[in-house]
Amino acid sequence: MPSRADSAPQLQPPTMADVARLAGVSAMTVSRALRDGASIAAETRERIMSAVEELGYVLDQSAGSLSSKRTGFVAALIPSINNSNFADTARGITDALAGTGLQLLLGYTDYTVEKEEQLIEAMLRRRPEGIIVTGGSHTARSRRLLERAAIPVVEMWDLPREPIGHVVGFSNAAAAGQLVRVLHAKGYRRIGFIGGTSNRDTRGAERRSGFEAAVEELGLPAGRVISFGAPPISMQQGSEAIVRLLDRWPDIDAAICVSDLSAFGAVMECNRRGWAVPKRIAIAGFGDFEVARCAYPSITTVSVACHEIGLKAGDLLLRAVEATRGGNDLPRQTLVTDYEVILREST
Amino acid sequence: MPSRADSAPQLQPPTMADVARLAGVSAMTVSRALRDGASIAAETRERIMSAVEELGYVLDQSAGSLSSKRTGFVAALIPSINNSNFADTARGITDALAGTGLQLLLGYTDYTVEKEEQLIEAMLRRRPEGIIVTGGSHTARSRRLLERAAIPVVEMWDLPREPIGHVVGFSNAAAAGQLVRVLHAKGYRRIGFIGGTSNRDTRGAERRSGFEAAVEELGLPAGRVISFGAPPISMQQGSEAIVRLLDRWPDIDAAICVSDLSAFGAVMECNRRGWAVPKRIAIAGFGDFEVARCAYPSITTVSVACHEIGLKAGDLLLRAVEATRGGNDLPRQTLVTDYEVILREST
DNA sequence: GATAGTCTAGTTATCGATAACATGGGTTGA
DNA sequence: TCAACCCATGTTATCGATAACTAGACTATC
Repeated sequence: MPSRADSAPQLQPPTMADVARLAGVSAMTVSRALRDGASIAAETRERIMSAVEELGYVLDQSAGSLSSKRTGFVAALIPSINNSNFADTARGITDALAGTGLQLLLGYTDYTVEKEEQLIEAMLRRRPEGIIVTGGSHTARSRRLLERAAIPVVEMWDLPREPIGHVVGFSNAAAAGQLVRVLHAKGYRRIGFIGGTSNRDTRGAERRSGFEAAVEELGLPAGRVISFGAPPISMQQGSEAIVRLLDRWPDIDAAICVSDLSAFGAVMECNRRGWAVPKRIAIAGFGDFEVARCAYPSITTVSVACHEIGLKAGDLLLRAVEATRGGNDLPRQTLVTDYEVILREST
Repeated sequence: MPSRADSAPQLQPPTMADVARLAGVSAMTVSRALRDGASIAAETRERIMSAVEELGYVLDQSAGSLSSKRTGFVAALIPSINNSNFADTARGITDALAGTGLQLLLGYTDYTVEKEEQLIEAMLRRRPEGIIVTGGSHTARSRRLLERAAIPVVEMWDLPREPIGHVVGFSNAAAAGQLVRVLHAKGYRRIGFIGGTSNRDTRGAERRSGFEAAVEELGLPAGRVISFGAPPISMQQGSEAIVRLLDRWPDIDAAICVSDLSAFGAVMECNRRGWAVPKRIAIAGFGDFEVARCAYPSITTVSVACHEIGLKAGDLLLRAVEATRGGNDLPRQTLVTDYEVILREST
């Protein structure tokens, strides 16, 4: 069979063998030249590189990973890309992986464990060397798949009771409780909560239960919770929910929203109706989205270091993957990230 | 050599051969059973499936794609994931690909063609069956790589002068011009523009030039452009820029911002300073972000169907990939997506 | 009842790279 | 001067699946 490069260069993309032939070396030498660290004569490498250039050769990693047993993939599952918190986290993961040669496979669970299970299976077919998942709630099958995959696992954004592997996160319940206590210290006594209608968003549910626990602990009037819309709830839903909240409990003096998005909607609705924020009602959010910082009035929130979570999760996974490659095991780690209540004009 | 399943099931993950052995069939039959469409006796399939279940076997697609020459990957490069417009587009692509078995490889160019070039090369090493890139500006090497890869290419979000392959987008310049004309029709005569300091964000640059062309065409005072911050500019930068704009040209009656984010920042700053919007100054944005819809006052904008762009780009790529698989070529297509000026309270 | 056709399943070769081992020339050091 | 070693490179086997072909059993049709 004639060399592909000789006959029809574009019919079939060139392979390493084509490059080797053109450079007058063996395929193995080409392989070495294209990775760093291997000992190759400078002159040989140059010859190979110009052959690569001439043929427009691009390494085929899927072939390489079959024999090396290193795919260079890591997977990450986040609830949604259309939420700036998780987009920031995804960005953090990407940043942590930059320059390492690892390629991120990103999937969106839509906040459901069923979709997560499907995605885990789909990802595992690509043989990632590690995987990051959001939260600590998974189907039994998901857990089994992850355990059997025998790759490093990082759960992020929560502190699961029974972690699968490593953890990078914080207690959403504690953070929400902290926010309640700060508002209490500022003198607010009748505090409501605005969230979604289901526990699909487990972090949202955690925040709500943290709110409820703190309210009870402080002896404040309990049960002032508006559930409105399927989580994650939108800005628009925040607007509608604040009206319902004040309609139902007119004496409320502060509202905590499950995220800054709904808090922003609530604040804007108050502006529109002439309800002074924070005089008539104080409003706080969660997540420290840019919109909370920039809104007028600016919105009190809990800053949760989304980018940092991603960065740390990515870095931890990277170290775990490298340990695995080296034949070691990285001891299980739990990194608790900071959160901070940021007081702004809205309270 | 003894079957792995017999000795140490967890040391090495099971392969198709292990499943075949346990089910008492050949590996090929297992392969057929795990894909749909193949003719397999129901009883055999069941036997295989329970072997799969027992061993916890997960198909290795990287091995499969080597022999089938179908990786099942498609790549998409967007400027940033931390911009809800592009996040929506990424979501649209994901939606278009859902259920097709294609896995999306996502990369972020940070609005630079150099990073894009690196990413294109990294992606091509994974042998995607198609690729979506944002915009029509690429390095020469990027173009060469894409052309040589001999896979379907979709450029989106712009209408490139010399497309590489398919196109899904709209003219950002025309859309910005349309916005100017609408404001003009509403009686505004001294219109300014707020954007970033460089042309790195090519869509932003296009919008500016569309603004300038329309202003000239309508005979309005020209050159009222504030360039503030590296694109993409933030909400906060919008706040600062509106102050500068009014400081420099106090008679301005309307401002167009390169995106809704900066427009939102501008509106909030005006609220804060007691500058009535739109009485003192009208403000319009671009992109129809949720924040523009929900802000008070709500913000006039150009809606650009981000999700739809992704959906259409994904769908077009999908059809192109399927055509290629079938040995055909999908004729080059250019899908022009709609945009629409949405008048709201801010103008 | 014979021929063709359909189903189901097995065999063999192969995808494109890399691991592991082999080789031969040059260098070092006692 | 010779053994030991290193450096640059080649050879062979292999990773785990699938394509393409093959083959036997059964069914349909006239």
